[in-house]
Amino acid sequence: MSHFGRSGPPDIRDTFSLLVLNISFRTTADDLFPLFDRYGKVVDVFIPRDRRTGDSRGFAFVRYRYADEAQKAIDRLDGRNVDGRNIMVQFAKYGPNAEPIRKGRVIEEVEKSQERSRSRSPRPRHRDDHRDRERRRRSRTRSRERYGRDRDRDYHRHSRSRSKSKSRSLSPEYKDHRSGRDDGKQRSKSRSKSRSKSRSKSRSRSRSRSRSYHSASPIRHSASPRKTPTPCRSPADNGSPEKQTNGKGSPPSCSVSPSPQHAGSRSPGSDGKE
DNA sequence: GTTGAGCGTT
Repeated sequence: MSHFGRSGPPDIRDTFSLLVLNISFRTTADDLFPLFDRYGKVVDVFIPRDRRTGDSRGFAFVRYRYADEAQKAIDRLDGRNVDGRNIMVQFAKYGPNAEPIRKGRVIEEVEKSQERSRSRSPRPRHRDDHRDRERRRRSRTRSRERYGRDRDRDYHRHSRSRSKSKSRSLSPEYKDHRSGRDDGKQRSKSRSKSRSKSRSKSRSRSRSRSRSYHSASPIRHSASPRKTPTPCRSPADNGSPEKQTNGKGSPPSCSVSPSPQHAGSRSPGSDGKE
């Protein structure tokens, strides 16, 4: 999907892609196009979006017809404040059209622009990585999608072992994911049609993280303190465990079997109405 | 309504 509504990239024969980082999540291709088009012939503007939420991922690709124009755009727009954030423009490296850059002399300008960009925006390399962890986890759990950005590296490392485990670990994940998302969609539709999109998104993300955290932590599975008292409870007690827990009072009473005692000791006639 | 390192689409 590109800015021009065509399917896929228009023509990557001799285009030069620029990577535009640090754009606002609200910034769209229509916002970037006039900006970049002033400095040259923009072939396409593409903003990668999250497949689930459909939201912008915070960066964009701008394709120029000529490298010198692209370089000019870098020089002009790098560090420019767009939509409240100063964007960073540099040549794309891992794109489908990164080849003309490697072939041509533009590689020098790439390094130059990167150096300039680095010195101009000395952002710390602190990766706090709540997102990084999420990304790693997502890449692993949703490895069936070709969305993994580590596919170049990971595929060569252990693509086989991963493909085997993915089928098994994917089934419950996928099922839970679908039901969770569907639930969010229904709920947001019930409340309001248009505005709760982001809310359902964040909720979905939160849910997906917690559920994965649950399934992705086998250590907690056995070491969990709350896991110990739970096996005593029956799934039916979830409705009102306080009545029985408070009444009987003792969790150790789980050792005995409540079922036969329930029907045997008690009077079947008088207790039945309770 | 939120997030903020990075490299891409039917």
